[in-house]
Amino acid sequence: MKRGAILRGVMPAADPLASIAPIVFFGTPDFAVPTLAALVAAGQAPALVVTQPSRPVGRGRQAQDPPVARWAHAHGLAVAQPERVRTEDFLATLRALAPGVAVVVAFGQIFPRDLLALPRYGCINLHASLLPRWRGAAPIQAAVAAGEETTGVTTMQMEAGLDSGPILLQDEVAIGAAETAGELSVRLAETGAALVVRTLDELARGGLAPRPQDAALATYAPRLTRDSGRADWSLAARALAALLRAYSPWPGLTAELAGAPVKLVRARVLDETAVEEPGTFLGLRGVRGVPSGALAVACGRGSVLGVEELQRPGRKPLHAADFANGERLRAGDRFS
RNA sequence: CGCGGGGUGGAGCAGUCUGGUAGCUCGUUGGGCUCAUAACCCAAAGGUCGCAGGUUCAAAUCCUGCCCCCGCAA
Repeated sequence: MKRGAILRGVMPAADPLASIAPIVFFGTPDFAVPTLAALVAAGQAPALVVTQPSRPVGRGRQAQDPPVARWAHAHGLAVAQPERVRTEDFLATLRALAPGVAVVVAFGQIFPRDLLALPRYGCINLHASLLPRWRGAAPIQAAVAAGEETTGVTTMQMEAGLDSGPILLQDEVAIGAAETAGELSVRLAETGAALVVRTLDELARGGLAPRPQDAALATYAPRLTRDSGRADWSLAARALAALLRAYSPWPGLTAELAGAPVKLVRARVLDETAVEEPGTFLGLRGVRGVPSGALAVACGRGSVLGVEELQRPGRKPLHAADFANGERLRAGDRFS
C-alpha cells in the first residue's frame, strides 16, 4: 500500500498520531470507560490498559473486575492490573513498551515521578472540573454541592502536584437545576472522552499550548467519606438540596428520625417559610409534578425543604406519602 | 460460606418473642357535606399472612428447606 502510494508520487504524510504511539491508558471506574471507548473508536487503541485489581464488590460474594477492565477484556485489549504502579516490576513492564503518552482518567493511584517522566510526551489527565477549580478526588460532587450552575472537564499535563499541571484543553458543561452528581458524571465522562481525543490529536500535531494554572484560584474537593452525608438542618433548604444532589448516589444524605437513620433520596426547596425549629416536620405538601407530594421540613433561616423520597436502612426507597403513612408521621415530629 | 434488614388486602406498616383464623394510616368504590381543598362525615369492596414441608386441638406467629427484594462493606 505505502509503496503503491509512493509510486504514484503521493508521499503519504506521516501519520501524526504515530508520533505519540503507543498509548497506555490508566483508568478504573465507569467514568473512565467512555474515554477508553473513544480512543478505540478514533483508531488510537491503547497498547496497554492499566486498571485496579479486582476487588469484592456489591452485595454478592464475588470479586468483580472494575468497569474499565471489563470493557478492555471485552474488546480484546491488553490489560494490566497491578496492585501498585510504583513497583519496579511494573515500571519495567512500561519501559519495555516505550509509550508515547499515558492517558489517565480516574485511575485511583498516585503516580511516582518515575512514571510521570516515562512516556515521551508525558502523562495526560482528564479531570472533571474547570481547573484550577476543584482539584482533588471529588470535583463533580464539589461543584454540585457548591450550588454551581456550570462546571466542565479539563485535560492537563500531569506533574508531581495534585491536579496542578498545566491546562491543555477545557470544555464547559452546564449543571441541570435538579441534576445529581451521578447523572452529571455520566455527561462529563462523555464530554471528557471527546476532549481527550481532541487533546491527543492536537498534541500529535504540536498544536497544544499548555497554560499554567493560577494556583491562587485553586479550590479543593476532598474525597468524600461514608459519613460526609449527615444532614444539617440548620443549613438553608437551598444548600441542603444542593448537598443532596451532590451526594447522590453516594454517599447519600442521611438524617435521623425516631432514633434511627433515614436517607433522604430526593428533595427540593419549597416556596414557604417556617418559624419552627430546623428539622421539624411540618406536614405533607402537594407538589406539582410529584404525585406523592413532599414532606415539608423546616430548615435554617426559616427555609423549608420538601423531601420527596426517603429510605430506611435495609428498606427500599419510599415516596413521601407512603413514608408518612408507614411511619405514622405527624406534624411536629423532629428530624435531626 | 463477608455483615445486616425485609417479604401480611392496591401502597406503606403493626401484629411474630409470650400460637387461639388479621389490625393501623392511606388509596379505591358508593353516598353525604363544602365557595373550596392531598379537608371533613357515613358506608363498602378487597388478604392462599413469599413458597414447600413439619410440630400442634389450633400456625402470620414455633421448627426445617427453598425463592425473591433491599441496605452496608470507597
